Amino acid sequence: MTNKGQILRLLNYKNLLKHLQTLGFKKVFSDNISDTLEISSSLVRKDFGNFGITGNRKGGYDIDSILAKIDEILGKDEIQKVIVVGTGRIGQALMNYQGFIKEGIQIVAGFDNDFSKVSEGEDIPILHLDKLPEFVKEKNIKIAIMCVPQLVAKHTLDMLANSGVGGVLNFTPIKFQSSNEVTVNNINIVHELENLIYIVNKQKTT
Amino acid sequence: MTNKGQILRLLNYKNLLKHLQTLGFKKVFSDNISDTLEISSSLVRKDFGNFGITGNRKGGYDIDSILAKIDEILGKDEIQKVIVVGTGRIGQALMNYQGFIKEGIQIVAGFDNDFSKVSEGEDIPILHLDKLPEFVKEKNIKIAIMCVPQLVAKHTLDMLANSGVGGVLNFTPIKFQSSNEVTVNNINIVHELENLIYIVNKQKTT
DNA sequence: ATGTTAATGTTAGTTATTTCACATATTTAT
DNA sequence: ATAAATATGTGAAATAACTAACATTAACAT
Repeated sequence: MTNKGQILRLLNYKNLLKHLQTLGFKKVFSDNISDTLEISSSLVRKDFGNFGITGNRKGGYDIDSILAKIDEILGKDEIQKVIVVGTGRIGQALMNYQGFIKEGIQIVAGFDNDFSKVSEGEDIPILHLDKLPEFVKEKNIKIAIMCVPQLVAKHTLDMLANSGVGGVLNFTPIKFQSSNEVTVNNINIVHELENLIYIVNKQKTT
Repeated sequence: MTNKGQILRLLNYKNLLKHLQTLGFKKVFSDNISDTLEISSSLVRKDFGNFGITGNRKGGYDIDSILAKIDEILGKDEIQKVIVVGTGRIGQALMNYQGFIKEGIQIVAGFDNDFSKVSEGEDIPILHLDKLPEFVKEKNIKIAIMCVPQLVAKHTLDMLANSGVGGVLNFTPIKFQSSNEVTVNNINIVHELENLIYIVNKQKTT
């Protein structure tokens, strides 16, 4: 029933609705949403229907209710603790990214193989990779962001899976498949850029 | 004919085939590819067919030929110059990311609104945002990576479009639509993480 | 040479996703 | 109270994306 891009679409609804909320709107129509997000209004209604978000036959949807429902769907009752594995430039950037916390995501630690990067006293400590399994088990970490060098990616992923992590956001150029133990979502920045370049070059030619 | 995810898939083929190449393989079968990438072999063959990659009825595909063809499709004849707009942590991480250059992508400059970040002498200079339009026109920049704060995202995108940039990889939390002037591909890291969290939590419940 | 095998290339079929279209319900106006 | 207007909710239709199946052809063995 719930399909692949649906949660990402839900998150887009959420962003838009929060924006509308700050502008003082109380109600919204599926048409409003479809216009700004460039999808059909029936898809909006279908998504809402699928998630049990219900409106009034006239009068549209109540923004507060939708937002509450979306947070409920996403399970936003408790703060999600996330670790960052690999504290190179990208890893560190993500560790300090300010956009997570207001969505209830807290980066609780970074991990690195390089002892010179370790700094346990910090606000968000960087610990040595050896301590990862223990940390994950103790703090019951379910989600990790992986930004390690390509060469150690496989090994790191195995380590994460064995430690009990259930989901990995993989920024490594290697594309990993999800397994029974661990769900992997891959973000390949180089590929995204190459894809964009392809599209732009193609338009130029046409 | 060529559908949305096809180029990204092509890039995955490329990665895999380069790997096989380093292992000494000369030939590959659609089955080999489908196994590792977990798609059907007929999709591999269909993709290849769509892109004019042709094999032998027995004997499979010649790896060198596929790779050459893929590079040809992607237009990898000349180095793509890319700028990074917004040199916060993520912007700087991307400016220094080592994975681009071997794919023929060169980050030629960063831009920032903050004068204290400007450093023109560096290997990859950071210039003030005011100089962006001129720079883009002079160096014929077509692609930009946008990592500015949310508040100035819209304005920055307009500036890029007006300067002649044709494609923007947007790391801002605001989702922009592509227009006639500029193609925007959005990467929302927070959403990706929230999506992953949703999947993992759901599995736990099931 | 001829048959057998094994992989491609391609058409038909399937599944997934999105949109259309309209009956239904709810508000507003008269 | 009744009618008109309007937005939801939903099943059917359309589109897109992927897979299965197989006829075709090239290599190899006999």
